[in-house]
Amino acid sequence: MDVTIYEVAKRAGVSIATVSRALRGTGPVAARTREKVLKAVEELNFTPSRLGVSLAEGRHAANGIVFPDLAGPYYTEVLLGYEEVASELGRSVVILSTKGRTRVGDLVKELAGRVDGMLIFGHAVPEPLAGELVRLGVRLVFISRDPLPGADTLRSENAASARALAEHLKGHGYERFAFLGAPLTSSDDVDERWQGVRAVLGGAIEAVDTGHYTVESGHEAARRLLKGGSRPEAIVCSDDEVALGALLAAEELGLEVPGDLAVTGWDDIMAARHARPALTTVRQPMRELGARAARALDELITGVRDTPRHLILTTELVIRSSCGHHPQEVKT
Amino acid sequence: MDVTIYEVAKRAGVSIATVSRALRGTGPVAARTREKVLKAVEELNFTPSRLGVSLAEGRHAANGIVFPDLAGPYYTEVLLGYEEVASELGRSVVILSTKGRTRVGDLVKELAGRVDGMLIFGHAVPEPLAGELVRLGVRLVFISRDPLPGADTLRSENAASARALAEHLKGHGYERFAFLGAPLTSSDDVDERWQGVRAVLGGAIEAVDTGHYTVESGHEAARRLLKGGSRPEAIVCSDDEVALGALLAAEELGLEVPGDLAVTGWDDIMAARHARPALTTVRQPMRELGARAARALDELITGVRDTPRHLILTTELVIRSSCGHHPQEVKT
DNA sequence: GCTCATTATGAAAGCGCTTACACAAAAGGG
DNA sequence: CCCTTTTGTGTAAGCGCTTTCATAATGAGC
Repeated sequence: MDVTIYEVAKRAGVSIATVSRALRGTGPVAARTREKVLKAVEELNFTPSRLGVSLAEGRHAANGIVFPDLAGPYYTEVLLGYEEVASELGRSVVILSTKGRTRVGDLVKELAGRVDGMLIFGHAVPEPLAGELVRLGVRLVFISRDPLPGADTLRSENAASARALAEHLKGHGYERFAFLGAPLTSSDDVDERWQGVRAVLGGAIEAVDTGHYTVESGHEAARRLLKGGSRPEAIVCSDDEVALGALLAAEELGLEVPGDLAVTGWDDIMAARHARPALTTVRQPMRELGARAARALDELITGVRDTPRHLILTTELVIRSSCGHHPQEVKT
Repeated sequence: MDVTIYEVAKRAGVSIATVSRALRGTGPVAARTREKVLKAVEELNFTPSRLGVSLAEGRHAANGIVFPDLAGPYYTEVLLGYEEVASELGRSVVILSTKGRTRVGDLVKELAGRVDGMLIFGHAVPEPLAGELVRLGVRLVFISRDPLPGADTLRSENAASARALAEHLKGHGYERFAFLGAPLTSSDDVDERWQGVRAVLGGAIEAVDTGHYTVESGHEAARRLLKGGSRPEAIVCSDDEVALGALLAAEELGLEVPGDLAVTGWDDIMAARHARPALTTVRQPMRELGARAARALDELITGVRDTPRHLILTTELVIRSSCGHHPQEVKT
């Protein structure tokens, strides 16, 4: 893996410039010469050093992606969509998880140094760092984050779906609600969901902080909540994992879902469909978020576009059984 | 992000060699000089170009990882363990998904050109390519693959756990079994599981090909199987996702699990715990597989070790309710 | 005050490639 | 056939860094 263009050139009896031209098809090369070169390449098993190419071309042909954690299907799906498109565009994907890391700033800057641009999940980097990266001129796309001047942002719709979800629950006749979610950082996805349901339910819904977006934290918080005095009739969760935790808590306390308690999630991860009762949730186009991010980044990198763009993808309310009994029960 | 060491040197009034030394702490630099350099670095917001550094150092400080698909928690978890340790060791992680890709060979070789070594999942690359990579001198660690001379392999135990699982099911008194799994490529993980259960159950178990390791394919195959004439009493699945599909099929056909039918999975993914009934399965140390792979690769890259090593991690049988009623039901 | 070992710095040679530029050879055009 | 294009190839200058080697400055020891 360490044969260089010089050895190929020598073996083919040409100059390195000719080898380069023959291989990349830039500039004219006589048919016979090309053959000699290709033969030498074949025999020596030559692959151009990515480092050399990148240094000379002035581009990495790689994209970065920064996520808080990969645990849970949401990030995974986005990552898959991202990698697929990036690969189509001839770019590798370098990942960075910030969960539990110290010196995130250094890690992200180091990453910035080995890619042409990167995708960052809203929660993955602290606020000041985001601004600093923009100032540094890093090509950026943020997912699930408030629009930031100087960078693309991409998110899926929250407020309207949240209102629709709330309306649906109201239609079931519930009157006392709780919203289970992590710290409501101002204006991130979850906050928008909270604002959405509250717009419909008003004082009938109360927010409960779970600390994290995990099954465990949802479980804990729901248990505390359900043991308390005035139990809500319906729990709207910030995301599916928290909702799964809530289901667990309900089962533990002998509560029937949806008989005694309705529960809803958000995202439509795989487990949402397999939980019993199956989880009513809001489907986010996760793969598409990733795919769009990769394309947006490509535009920014190639210079096709240089003004930031802020996109919002639509979501879909998925009614299953966890929110209450319906005339014709929807399965799967 | 494009200020070079030359500009720093000029601003600090020193040579680039001194800047380099000051920054990396290699070689002596007078305290005053160092300060001037650091000040210039600060003012110009200088970050050494990864390309330049790598080219000069002759190493990428990056690891690759090749997986068939990231869908499903198994790969994700391994990836997380891998990334975490790689990051600790100062290496970035470049990912490559081979699912649905043509020219996998080229993609993998391209990846090999930008990393110091890589982790490959058994199924991600076709057989001849694996051998070719070894021959090319790429530093490799394979996960879930038969030992290959010239590369490390890492996997978790299958046969013994499969036998234990089979014994447990036998203890429930079942007599007709089916094994649901993807094409049994000789001697990969799933094949070992199959051999394990068969060693115990002999002719009482029959293998059913699902085509893939997904919920959908498990669903399909289970439906066909359960509709057939002699229904098995217990279905052993190659992995949790297939098992979740089987649960779905059972529900659809009005079969009680575990009353009418026992189902078991493998891996212990998150959804296994949340399925109803909760899935009896075999827990694989997924994160640890990733972490170990990263360390093994580091040894290979730094040259601490140069003989291939083949490791097998132990697994744990997790009894939940999907395999039959137990005296004291185990929840969670 | 002088010598010898340190310590501090700079010049320059890579690392592996791409590409502008120069030049030679071949090919049209009249 | 000679002149102008076109085509084919090589030379060499980067790309941004690390590091060896040579040299200069500083201290220590007597």
